[in-house]
Amino acid sequence: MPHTYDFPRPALTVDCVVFGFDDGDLKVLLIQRELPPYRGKWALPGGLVQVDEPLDDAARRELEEETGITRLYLEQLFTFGDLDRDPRERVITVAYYALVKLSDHRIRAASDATRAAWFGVDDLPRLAFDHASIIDVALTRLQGKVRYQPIGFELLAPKFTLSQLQHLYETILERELDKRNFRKKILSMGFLVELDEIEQDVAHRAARLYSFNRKKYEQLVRGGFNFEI
Amino acid sequence: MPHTYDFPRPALTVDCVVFGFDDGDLKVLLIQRELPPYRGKWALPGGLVQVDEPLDDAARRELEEETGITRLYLEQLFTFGDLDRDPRERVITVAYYALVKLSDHRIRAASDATRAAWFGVDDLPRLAFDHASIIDVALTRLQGKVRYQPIGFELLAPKFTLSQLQHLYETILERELDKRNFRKKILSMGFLVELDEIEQDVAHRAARLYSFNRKKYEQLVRGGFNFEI
DNA sequence: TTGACATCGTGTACTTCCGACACTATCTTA
DNA sequence: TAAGATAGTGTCGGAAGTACACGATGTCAA
Repeated sequence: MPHTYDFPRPALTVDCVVFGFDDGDLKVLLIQRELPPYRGKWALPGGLVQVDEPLDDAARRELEEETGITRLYLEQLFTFGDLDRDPRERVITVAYYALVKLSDHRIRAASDATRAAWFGVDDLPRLAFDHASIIDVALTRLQGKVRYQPIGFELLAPKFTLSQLQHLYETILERELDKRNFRKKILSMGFLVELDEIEQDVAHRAARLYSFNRKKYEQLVRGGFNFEI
Repeated sequence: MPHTYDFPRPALTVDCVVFGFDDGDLKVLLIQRELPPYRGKWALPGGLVQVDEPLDDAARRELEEETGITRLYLEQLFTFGDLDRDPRERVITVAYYALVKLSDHRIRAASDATRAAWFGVDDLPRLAFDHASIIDVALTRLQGKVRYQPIGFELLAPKFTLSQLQHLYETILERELDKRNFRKKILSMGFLVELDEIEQDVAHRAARLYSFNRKKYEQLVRGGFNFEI
């Protein structure tokens, strides 16, 4: 059924930059395009916003359709509207980003045989559209955000060692941190719970496991504290 | 000339939150609507994005058409897309914000007799659409941003006293600052230029004037410095 | 069994930054 | 010339940040 307007309208889409952390690498979730343009190229999951659908519902829906990932915390990143970012016509895209634990979110082959896969942020293939620059913006936002919010926890399993947490921070911030100072700082914040468990199956002295006390953290955020690492 | 699509498309607009500082008050630029809906109500300047027009050009164009303000630095704020934010149909708006010196930007009666005026942020009228919450988001962003970028300078005349600068920070941050500590901190950053001039026509001891060395500041930003007040 | 290897886990001293705090100087106006 | 208004200046104590090294604990292979 056609729809007619007095003036031409740009198309409106959403795209999602989903970060995961695994094995010491920060990864991004991509799908392989089945249709032109950029057929066969890798791209961010996303698609058209329906006219009666909230923007973040659209992002969530496209993500589930294309990758099977559900129940994640999406945050709006930026709206990209360059004139030639899509060769077919004018397309504005509202980009979202999210942090997930890789282990929690096994990606699924999408219904229409679209492939989805994780790529290390330093090892991305050629991307469709302007998606490479969308990922750049998302990475910069992540680096900024990690300084005043403990978002690292979104990326780790429920139980983790302090070394894993430190390694995550080092990966995102792209610099090394001092082990003693990192522990001093992070423990003094008081939202880590020391568990009575240690890691298993490692070929060296096992480290103590910790978990994240979200309630305690949210209290601190409300009081306005500084998470600068 | 009508334009037809296979699926209905939301309308896409831009809206601008322009902050000015004057007389100790932080102000926002509003226009009075000439047409329904919300006829006669105050609203943010903004309007439809043309299909062959970049988003920020659209923001700049609407701002000039409706208020006469040109040549300002606009930054994208957030994209608002609630289903019912416009009673007529689905409208997505990309909001921008800007900081200007009130003295530099005399607003002009727009061509179609739309009225434009500055309102103190604590003294806003009833606003059309969801524009009150857009301003809320912009204020929060401004408060966050002022902590790590010396944006205050965009809001002051080229020559200013340290007291004026401090007052601006106090207004944005909504708290008082210690005079000696503020001066110590801001001068130690090294991008203020002490001028050989003092203010004129004041009924008390005249204060020294300063100006802002933008080149020096940009060097510091590139080196990654901390502007926390 | 024992030695090599890998990672864990811990404390101190120095420096820098932050925050609290009060008085004299200068100019205008009545 | 006195009263009123704002400008301009320094110190000290505490908190937080930074640099830095070694013994403890576990695995594994010879």
